[in-house]
Amino acid sequence: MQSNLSKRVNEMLVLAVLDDDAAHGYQIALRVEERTGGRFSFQHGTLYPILHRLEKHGRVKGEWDAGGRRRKTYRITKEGKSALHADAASLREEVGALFALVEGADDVAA
Amino acid sequence: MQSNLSKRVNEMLVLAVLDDDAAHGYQIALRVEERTGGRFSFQHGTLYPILHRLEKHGRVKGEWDAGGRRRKTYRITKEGKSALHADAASLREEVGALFALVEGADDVAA
DNA sequence: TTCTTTATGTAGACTCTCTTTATAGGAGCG
DNA sequence: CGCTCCTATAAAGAGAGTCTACATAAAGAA
Repeated sequence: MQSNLSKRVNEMLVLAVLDDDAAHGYQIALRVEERTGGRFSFQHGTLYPILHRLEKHGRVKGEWDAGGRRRKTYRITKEGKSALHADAASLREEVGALFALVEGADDVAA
Repeated sequence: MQSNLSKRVNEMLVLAVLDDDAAHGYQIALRVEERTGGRFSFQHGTLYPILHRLEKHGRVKGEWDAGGRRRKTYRITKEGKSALHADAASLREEVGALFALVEGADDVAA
């Protein structure tokens, strides 16, 4: 295919959660799971690389909390917001095309 | 995440095309591209491994054509059809959950 | 206080899939 | 015959997720 779907979906999930409210990595994982009814989830060795990638691309920004607690709060950036909406739009088109193909197959049989 | 999305989508694309009509590998690639308006496509070194995987799992069946022409015609099996419908249903749920999360984020802000 | 559990974050090895590239041969055309 | 499409396979390389181990702090148990 073209660009890795799973990757884009994973990034969208993280951005969507952060678009609602800032959170620590750990909280992000919990929220994604809660708010998708368990349909999506992250292994904890998977989430952090995604966050770092997003940060490198300027879509989120992480800052160490004050206090020895060694944890970062991530926020979505302006860029992250527009990327999220753009990605959602193109994903919508793609799944639309996919489902059209699946449905148009042996039923419609044009 | 759980099971590789891209992989499932790729397999669905192939099955959907075959659900309409049997085809050679090469034709499958062309049809996917045509019928999704170019939104999905396969590199030719990518398609064949997918076909072999599908065949190993009994979702498609490939047979060498008669005549020295060295090409295989692939057909979807009964199992392939049900797998396609099941995959489409669960994918529909998943993207539904994803888009709900994306939209419910800073607009709805429940 | 000390032990244990829970919350957090990082790093590395392993695996899976896609991509790229090379190989191969029949078919049709000039 | 030689060239260029079709058509299929395989193998090497890269990117991303998974699994596992490591590290540390706060909070609660003993």
